[in-house]
Amino acid sequence: MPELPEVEVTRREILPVLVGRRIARVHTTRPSYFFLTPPRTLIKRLAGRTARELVRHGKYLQVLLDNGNTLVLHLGMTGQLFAAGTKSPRLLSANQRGTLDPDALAAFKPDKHTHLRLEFADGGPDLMFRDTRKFGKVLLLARGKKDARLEKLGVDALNATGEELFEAARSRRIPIKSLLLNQEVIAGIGNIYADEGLFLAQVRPTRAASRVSLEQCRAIVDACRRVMLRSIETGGSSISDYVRPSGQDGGYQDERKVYAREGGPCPVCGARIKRVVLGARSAHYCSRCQK
DNA sequence: CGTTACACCTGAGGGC
DNA sequence: TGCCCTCAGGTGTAAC
Repeated sequence: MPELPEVEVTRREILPVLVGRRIARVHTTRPSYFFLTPPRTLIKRLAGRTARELVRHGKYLQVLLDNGNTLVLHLGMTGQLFAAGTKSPRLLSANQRGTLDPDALAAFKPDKHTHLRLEFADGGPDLMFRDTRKFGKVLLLARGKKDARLEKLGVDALNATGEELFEAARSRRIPIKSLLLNQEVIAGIGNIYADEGLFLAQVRPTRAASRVSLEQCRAIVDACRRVMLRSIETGGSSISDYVRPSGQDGGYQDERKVYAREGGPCPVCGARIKRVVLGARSAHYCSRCQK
């Protein structure tokens, strides 16, 4: 679910409840592929540590710890970070369909989908990592160790150039949208912002990558950056699951032009928005505006 | 090497 | 109400 803007909003909002606080205890659910590092290792090695920095590259978050280790987090499709006690009616309706009083329900508490919970020495609110589908990831990297997942990542989408996209595009026959989703080329673009960026750049998502010009690559990368910066400003896109760590919905879903608007009017020309399937993902576009 | 098909999970929503 | 199907902001892998 979360793409670069949602991950960046999460980073900014979770920063104050993580950085500078000493971890006292760690709670997890049972081992699963969600845990690239086994729960018992996390419990043992995170206790006593203090987060120094929280950085983002593409859709990955990295918690830099005081002993040089790094806690790597990926939110997958349904991952959410929250401080305990966060007020969020939307979160709680997903959390449990209960008959408790609304005020009790309005404060987030761990449930069966809360796979990682950090308790801090200052006695303040815990940090929760909740993920219903468990496509998210938790990995503890020892100081100086590398991880292939991170090493393979291309340039962050906010710093990417049209030249970089063009270089990767010239030898590929896949649709340009599929290339935008390849995190080894540009990191951070997902299904929403690929569709939105291609719409603004007026390039059809199905176009073969090798048939996209350098000028168009520049327009695409520029459009993706502008869309994502605007999305960050509005708190990201809350379309199905995403809720900001603050408990509020984002705002960008109201500004999107084509994503999940099949059959609706193109905001530029009024033609019906189309949906096609590319590489098992939906792509949305205007067949009149995008060539 | 590039490309595709599928697997990993859970829950919501629509049709019947 | 229940069943069965499809769909979902992602990514890693095996196989062609």
